[in-house]
Parts: sequence; structure tokens; C-alpha cells
Amino acid sequence: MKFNAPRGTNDILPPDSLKWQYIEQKTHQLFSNYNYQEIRTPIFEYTELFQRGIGEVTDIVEKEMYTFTDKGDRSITLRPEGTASVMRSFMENKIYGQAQPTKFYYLGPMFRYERPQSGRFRQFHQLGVEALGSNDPALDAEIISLGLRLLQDFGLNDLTLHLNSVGCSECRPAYVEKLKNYLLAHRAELCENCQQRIERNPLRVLDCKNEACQEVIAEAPKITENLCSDCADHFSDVKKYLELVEIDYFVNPLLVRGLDYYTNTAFEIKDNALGAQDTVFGGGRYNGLAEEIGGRSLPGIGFALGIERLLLSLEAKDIELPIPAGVDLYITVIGEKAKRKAFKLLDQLRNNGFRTEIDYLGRSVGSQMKSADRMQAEFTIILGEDELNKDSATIRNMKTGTEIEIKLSNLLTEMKQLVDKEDL
RNA sequence: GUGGAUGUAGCUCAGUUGGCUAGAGCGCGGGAUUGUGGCUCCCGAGGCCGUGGGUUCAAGCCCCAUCAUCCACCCCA
Repeated sequence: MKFNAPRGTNDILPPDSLKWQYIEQKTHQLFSNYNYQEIRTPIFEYTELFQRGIGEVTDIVEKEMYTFTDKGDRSITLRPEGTASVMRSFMENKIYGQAQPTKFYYLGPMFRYERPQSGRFRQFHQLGVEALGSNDPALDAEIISLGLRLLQDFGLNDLTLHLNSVGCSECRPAYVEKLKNYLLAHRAELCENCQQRIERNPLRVLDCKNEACQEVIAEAPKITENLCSDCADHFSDVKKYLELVEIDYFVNPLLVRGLDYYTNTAFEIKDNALGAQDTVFGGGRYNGLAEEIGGRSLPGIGFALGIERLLLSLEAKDIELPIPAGVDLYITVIGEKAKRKAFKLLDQLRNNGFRTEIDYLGRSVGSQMKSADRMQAEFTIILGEDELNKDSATIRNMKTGTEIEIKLSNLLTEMKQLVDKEDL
């Protein structure tokens, strides 16, 4: 084998591609109900957008970006996430001039240079939503509910929603300081990694998996108890709205999101059947992002859902998506003369909405029937010398094995009656 | 970037202490059924044993390197 797909990339082949189509189609449908509209931004942007938008000290920017210089000597980066681009587009196209809030969704590939493992790839796919221009806690609840509803539509309903508030520029710095002091006091008890994190990013210590660290963390000051009154009110309103629509949540004060721009609400949906990469989707509010990349202040909230992880989650629970299998009709041909007739018939049947297939390898009748069987054809239309002489075709019901002979002139109308087609 | 495991037919995998033309099941093609799928039986096609070097009379097997895949760490979708 001469070539491989680049590391961390995957070909999406049938029948998997049908699952993807199903997911995409459901997404368009549901998001439309919530009145979110699709936005399609470029797959690459100027590197600086992500540096500013995601944050210089995040792992994504520090070591995971696919960055290159183009022929015009510009630094370009394949998008590692969707939010920064959406915000850029919102500002660039002056969408703030329209009635707010603006509710966008997107769907497509993202790129991060990482070692692949279960549920993690270099090219992966996210679908996400962004609601810009409102700080209403009801909108936070809508976003969360939308994500959960989508998962429910795919048959996933026993996942855990982790919810937290990470405060704002008013209250978070004071909390971080408080946390840092606490951690410094317990420095010796922490793992090596966390000792370094105290200075660099103390919030990170909170989700360390090390047992010793967990013990220290259990007694650490909690962000939820250190919110300013605005943030505390916002958080409690989000919870009330979630309760109104009967969404169960688990307040997890240790939930900190990896990207710098988050404020207030933070959430993740985890599936513990997935192994290490168990976050199916995550998101939160990012009231600080707009100023970071473009100027005017603008509240926003959104989530991103990993499609590969969604598929893993479905697989872990043995959920089969209702993807159409096989064909309606298979035309079995005997002889060259019949083949010509059959080819014309094939065209007519397809034009009339029947999924129809024919043999292109000149195989025996037995093999053609076998193919029909493999393709789960409902009926096989058999055309041979006998039928041609009578201007008719033999129709075989592949489930029952019964056969009838009908005139070619009546074939289309007869087949319409025979085939149970919902979309015809 | 670090660590561990694994690379043999399209797929899942056997292959003994190194020893003849490298095997099975499934799948694929043909036939038994001169024009009929599923069950059964027979036959067949299909392998640079991941790649490159080394040891040896002899390497799928041992050694080194390399690439890839999987899993985990870091972090995240």
C-alpha cells in the first residue's frame, strides 16, 4: 500500500457516511425549530484570530494548531474550533446592526495537531451553535436544552449534564487568587503537574485526576461560593429555567473549560461509557470574547458537539440510527437483448422514485439473485427471453418468494402499488 | 511531546523450540440447480507476512531502525 490518509484523519465510508447524513439532516431540522440559522465560515483563518480569540496560553494555541504560511507570506491556521470564526464573521459583517439576538449554527471539520486516540482525531467534526447579543439566562437554558434534545433525537437520554458558573471579570480574578493561595498552602501534597499549574493556570488543578490532588481539591474554595451577586443571580436563573423544562443537571464546581473566553455558565455532557475522551459536547457563555477579537462588547453563548464522539456514544449503547439499507428493486437480466430493455426500464423506474439496481458484471442469474438479496431488494424484476416474447416481466417478492407476471406497459403503476414507499 | 500494545488474504485471526509450495473462518467469484437469493455441499481467485537493514545454511518467527494503527498521559469535541 503506497499511501495512507494522514495521521489522525479518517475516510468516512458507507454505510457510515449514511449515519453522518442522518445526523446532519436531523441537526438542520431541529435547529431550525429553535430558529437557529446556518453559518458557513472558512475552514482556515488568519492565525491571529485564534491566538486572540482562544487565548495565547491555551493548549490549542500553544501546541495544537495546524499553522502554515501561504504564498503571500500570511500566517494561516486551519480552524481548531468554530466560535472565534463565528464571532469574527458577526463583527466583520456588522450583524450587530440587525435585531438581536443572532442565533447561528455550524457543522463541519475542525483541526488540531494532537496524538490520535479513542474519540480524538486531527481532523474531527463539530456541530455547534452560537447565540450572540443577549445575556438572558433563559438563552443559556435554551442552548443546553437544544443540545440535549439533539442527543435525545438520536436515542441518547441517560447522559449527565455537568453545570457550573466560572464567574466574570469581576469575581473570577478574586476567586483565582483565593484558590491559588489555598493551593500554595498545600503545594507539597499536589502532583508535579499541578504544582506547575498553580502559577500558570490554577483552575486546571481542579480537574486533575490524581488521587492526592483530588483530596486537596475537595477542600478547596469553590467558585460557586465566590461569585459576585450578578453572576450568582445569573447562575441561579439558568438553573431555574432548566428546571422549568425538566432538565436534570449536576452542579460541578470543578468543571472548568479549556478555553479562556468563557464566562458565567459552563457545561459539559459526559458519557462515562466512552473512556478517556468522554465529553460528547461542551460549551458555555463567552461574554469576553467579542472585545478580545473585535472591539465592541457583546455577550454570547454556545456549545460544540463532537460528531465522532456522538457516534462512539451511540455505538457504546448499541443504538442503530435508522439509515435506509439497500434498494427497492433489482432487475435481473438474462441475455443481451433483455439487458437493453432492462436498461431502459431501469431509467424509468429511477425517474419514478424507485431505488433500483442492475448487474454490471454479466453474472449468472443465481449471482444476480444473490446480489438482489444482499442489497435487500424488496422485489426483483426478472427479464429474460420468455418475458420479452410476451412483453412482460416476472416480479419476485424477495421476502415471500412468490412471483407474478405483469405486462411491461403496466409495470410502473403495478410497482407503485407493490412497493411501500413513504416518500413517493 | 511522553508511555504501552499491535501490524500475516477484503475482514477477524491461527502460524509450535527459526526448517518444504504460508493456513482457517467469514466475505468475494463459479458450480451442484441448461433462467431464480436465503440453507447445504464442491471448486476457485486473492498474500513484497507494514517497510528497510541485520543475525543465520535457513526468518512470518530472533535483533535494530522506521512507518502506521490502537490505547493512555497532557488537553479537549
